Amino acid sequence: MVYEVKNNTLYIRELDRFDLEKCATCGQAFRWSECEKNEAAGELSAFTCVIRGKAVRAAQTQAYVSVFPCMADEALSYIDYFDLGRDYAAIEEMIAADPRLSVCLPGAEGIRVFNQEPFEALISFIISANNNIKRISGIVERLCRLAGEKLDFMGSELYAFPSPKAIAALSVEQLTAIGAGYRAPYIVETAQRIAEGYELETLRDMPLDKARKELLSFKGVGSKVADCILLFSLGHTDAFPIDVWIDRAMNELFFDSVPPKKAELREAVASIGRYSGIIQQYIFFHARAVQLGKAKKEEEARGKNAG
DNA sequence: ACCCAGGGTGACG
DNA sequence: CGTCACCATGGG
Repeated sequence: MVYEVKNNTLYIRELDRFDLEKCATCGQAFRWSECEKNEAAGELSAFTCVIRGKAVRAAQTQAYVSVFPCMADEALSYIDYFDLGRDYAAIEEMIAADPRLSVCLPGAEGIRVFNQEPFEALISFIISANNNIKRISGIVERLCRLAGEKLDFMGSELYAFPSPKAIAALSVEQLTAIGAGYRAPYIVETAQRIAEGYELETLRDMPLDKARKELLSFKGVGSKVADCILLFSLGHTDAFPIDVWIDRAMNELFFDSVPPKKAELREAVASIGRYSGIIQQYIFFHARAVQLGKAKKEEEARGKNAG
C-alpha cells in the first residue's frame, strides 16, 4: 500500500484486499451514501460520508482509492479509518484455511472493519436494536439533520454526526418523531452521560470483558450492541457481535444446524482466534448475501410465472 | 393480519 | 444465572 496527497486528494494505490462498496454497504456503518461515479476516471464505486467530522467523497478505481478533500496531515487518519494498515490477506487466508469458514470467503473478499468514532457507534448501534439496516440508516440520517452540524460539500449539504451535548439537549419527543421508537429515551440518557464526561476512549485499552461490562451499564446497550461498539470503533478485533444473522450462520457453519449450548457457542467463537470480530464481518456478509441471492431467485421465479 | 429486522429491559424464577 | 412478554416502526 502506498499513498500520496495531490490536488487536495488522497490517493491510495497498490491496495491488497479492499472493496469500498462492500465495506460501505455491509451494515457496519450507517452514513455512507452512494453518489455519482466519475466513469471517465474509471470509478467503480463512489460514496460520500462524514468521517471524524469531515465531509468527504471516497471512490475506488482498479488502480486506487481516492478521498477528497484531504490535507497532507489528514492522510493517515483516513488510512486508519479504513483499517488499511492491517494485513487482511493473512486474515482471509485464515478464513480460507478453516473448513468451517471457508464458504464465507468467496464474494466477501475485500471486506474491512472501519474504525468509526465511538460516540457515533454507541448511538447508532443503540438504534440498531431489533431494527433493520435500511431503517437504521434513515433514523441516523434524520438524527444528523436534526442535531448535527451542517457541512457544505461540493454544492450539496452533509450533516455531521451530532455531538453528545447536541443529542443530550434533544427531547424524547424529537427522537420519537424521527422514528427512533422506544429507543428514544436510551439515546438521550446515553448522550447525557457522555456529555457529562464519560470517556469512551478509555475502553480502547481495557481487556475485552471489562470494556464490555462498562458498555453494558448504558441503557439500550446489551451484549450484541456492546460488541458492535467495541469492534467497530474501539479496536477490539475479537469482539464478536451475535445478531440473528450470525446466530443462524454459526448454527449452520459450526453445529450442522443443531443449536448449540451457550458455552459451546462461546468456545466456537474463541476458536476463531483474536481476529474473530473481523472474521465475523465476513460471516455476516456471507449470510446476508445468501439471503439476498435467495430473494433475487424468488423474484425471478415470480417474474417467469407472471410472464 | 403476521413476521421480521445487526436486541434490550425488566420481571420473575 | 436463564427465560419471556413487551417494546416502536416500516417493509415484505
